[in-house]
Amino acid sequence: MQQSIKLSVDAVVFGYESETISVLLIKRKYEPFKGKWAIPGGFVLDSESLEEAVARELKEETGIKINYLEQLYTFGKPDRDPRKRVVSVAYFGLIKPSAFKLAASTDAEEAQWFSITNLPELSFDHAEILKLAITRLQAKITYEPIGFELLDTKFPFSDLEKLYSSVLGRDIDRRNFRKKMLGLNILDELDEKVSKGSGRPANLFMFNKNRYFKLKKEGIIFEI
Amino acid sequence: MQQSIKLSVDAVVFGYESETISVLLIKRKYEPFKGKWAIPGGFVLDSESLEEAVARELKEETGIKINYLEQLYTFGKPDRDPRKRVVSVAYFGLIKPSAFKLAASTDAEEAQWFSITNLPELSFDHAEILKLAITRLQAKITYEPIGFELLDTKFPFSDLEKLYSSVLGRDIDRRNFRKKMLGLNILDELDEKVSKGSGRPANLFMFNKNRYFKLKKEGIIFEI
DNA sequence: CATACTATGCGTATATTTTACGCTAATATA
DNA sequence: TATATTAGCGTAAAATATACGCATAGTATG
Repeated sequence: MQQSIKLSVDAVVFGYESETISVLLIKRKYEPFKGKWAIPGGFVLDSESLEEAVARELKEETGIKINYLEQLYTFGKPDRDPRKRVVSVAYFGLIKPSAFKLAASTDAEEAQWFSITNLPELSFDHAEILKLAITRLQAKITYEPIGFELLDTKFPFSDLEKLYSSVLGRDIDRRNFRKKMLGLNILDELDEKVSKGSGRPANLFMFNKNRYFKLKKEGIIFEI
Repeated sequence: MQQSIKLSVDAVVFGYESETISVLLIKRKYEPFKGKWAIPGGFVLDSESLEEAVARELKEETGIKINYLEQLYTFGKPDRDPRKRVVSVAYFGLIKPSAFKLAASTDAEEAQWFSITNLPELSFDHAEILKLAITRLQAKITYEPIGFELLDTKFPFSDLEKLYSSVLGRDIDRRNFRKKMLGLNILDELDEKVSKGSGRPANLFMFNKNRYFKLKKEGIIFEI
């Protein structure tokens, strides 16, 4: 067979800090689009799986190791790369604030977080990829507790509420959200409190992954 | 770059007839898995998009032209094909009973419908692909009116109900389902009736695509 | 140190949606 | 004509979602 298509992977990684959702981008070192921003990614090696390829490229280009990573969509328009035919399997990742800071010790002098409300011009069809990823994030957070991947292990309830509010781009009734979330029975209330600034100190919570997977297995549906 | 990965597409096509969901499979003519059943598909040509590739392969191998086709998932384990590294972008398609009969005039002497409750042994990782497709079908039918892609243009309400019931694998309250479905306001009631066997003749309905897309644009959510 | 201010945490009343199921209508068939 | 069978409409009760009120436990301020 005479096929000469190349296969790459790309990773749209979202982080959450200071009530803002950000994406991780890299500045391209070579043509085409040299100097422009792009979603991290690269070609798949013959021996590695797609998941291994994204994880490797992310590590190489940004120094970040990701926990939550799932396949988003495969982009294959014949002209999406001006040089040659490249089909790219895009992934979708989330990262906690504690792992949010970019490792300095990498190739990636030029990796940077951008708020999704203030994006630079992107290379290739990466704007389209990112748009789809944002839609997926919004949809996904309403029916799977991926929010916990974006927060620290222990967090005050208001952090969770603010996260939902900023991802969904609308106000959420604090009291109803709390009732519903706690009603799902996938959060453990800790005996620790935090006080930031004024106001009553808040109890800390943790996501109970085991309980969540158990409920999911039983077919119980999470929905916000 | 020294990458030698080949890219293929596969299409899981579902049809619905006699209250049964079926999948379209082909019998392999060559090794590996010669004589075994497989999901139709093949290699992507350098000049065509992924969507063009699936449509072409489907036509060549089964004689069927599909209306509803969407990307399902990309399968890329290094050893999924015993000969060489093949990454496959799987698609998910639906077809109406009227177009359900296989064209005789093709390569595809060996294309056949199988009820999803009675599947043959499959080649490669196609069992895994099919399993994912079934899950997707079940999920999708609850929040997008894809059911209409599986029915004839005009249909009695009970057909729609039986379709949902067989896709979801559980009984549905006839009266509540009707109320909810009609309440969505995406069905047009016709002045025609059909009578099949005993019982009161039923009115025919049609899906109103325009109204659906309009509602969707306005953000109205369909859910069963 | 009293008073205001702020965020947390719990509760309750009302509106909306879902669920369960009774009943009548129109036709085929015995 | 009686009976079975599918279609079509409606209503009551249960469950969920929504809209708020208010006490609580701290910090900030005069």
